[in-house]
Amino acid sequence: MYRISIMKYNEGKDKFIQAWGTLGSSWGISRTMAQVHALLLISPEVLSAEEIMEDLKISRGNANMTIRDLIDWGLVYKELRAGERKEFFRAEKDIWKVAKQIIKERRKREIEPILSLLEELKKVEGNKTDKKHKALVDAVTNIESVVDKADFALERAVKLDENALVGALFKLFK
Amino acid sequence: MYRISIMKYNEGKDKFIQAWGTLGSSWGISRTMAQVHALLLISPEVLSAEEIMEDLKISRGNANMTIRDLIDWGLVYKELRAGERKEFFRAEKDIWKVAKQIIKERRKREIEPILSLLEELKKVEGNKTDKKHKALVDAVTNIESVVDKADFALERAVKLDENALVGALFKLFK
DNA sequence: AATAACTTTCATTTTATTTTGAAAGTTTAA
DNA sequence: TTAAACTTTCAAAATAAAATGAAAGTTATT
Repeated sequence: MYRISIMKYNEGKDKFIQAWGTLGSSWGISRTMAQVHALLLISPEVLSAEEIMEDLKISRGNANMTIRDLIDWGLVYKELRAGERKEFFRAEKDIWKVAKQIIKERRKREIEPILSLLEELKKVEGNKTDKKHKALVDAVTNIESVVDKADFALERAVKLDENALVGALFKLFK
Repeated sequence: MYRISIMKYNEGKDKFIQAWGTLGSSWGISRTMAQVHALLLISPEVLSAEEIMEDLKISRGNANMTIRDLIDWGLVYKELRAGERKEFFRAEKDIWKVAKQIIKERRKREIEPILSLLEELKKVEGNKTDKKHKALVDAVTNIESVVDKADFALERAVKLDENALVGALFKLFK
């Protein structure tokens, strides 16, 4: 006899938060940040810091800092309600926008500093006929070229809307 | 009076290893893995585990595991020399290939499991008119569509060579 | 200006990730 | 088959990253 197991809402919710946390932490946003984002993503209504703390069982301090980070990354918005002191939070629900925001932030935080360091490194002093020196300069030059191109592609990609990009990629890859 | 400070080879080498380590750890390969890779990248000659340990001041065990991981990721090759017991290592120096390998591995390790989980989550049981239930299914459906498209793009991108991709992207983005 | 309703900070604790290195394992050669 | 030359393992230690929560800070209300 077969037993068909269908997930209940609560189980689905937990798995979703867990999965989004895992995905997030491997793609550059911290686990808790991604979990808070996940919770907000599946909330039909805005949530207060209090509610987030309770739901995810995290401390006040952690909730506060995480929410602040999410706002910095442009993934969550603060919302005020007339006549209430409390702040409420809402996630950006357009996943393409979320992806673009993350790319944008990581580009700024990670790629830009690397590019300027590489620029420095190309100027390293040394004997042009020394193999080691040449290998260093070659590696740097190479990396810079690839990073530059990737950076260029990402920069443009975030300026396109999803359908335009997908359409273009589809044609591109036949 | 101005002082122009030009980096010496050793300083450049250290900064490069450090930078590659930082970049690596934020893009999915561990810090030490990236540092060993960096060292090999700028080595004109193959290196033994012994030499890597000494140069980076890491333990034998760490060196061994890290090198093994790099080989698993397809970023480093083992090389044997006739008449020598010792193993030597050589990095993949084509950075575009390196990037492709990393994308390929991460796709396999991270995206594939997420896609199958999302597929599961769409089946979550519940009242179709319940707002929460609907929000969960909507979020999952949305994410799946974006992840699917990104996955498609990455899958194809790693099959193209660098020039083809760059050329295509260049046209694409005018 | 005192209180209440919240938000933010940060020293400490907890948890997770990396690294170490001694011991065990393996391979080659005499 | 023994020893030397190497490689691999893994429990324990070190380090790094994230979370806690009480206290301090802020803002609105009476």
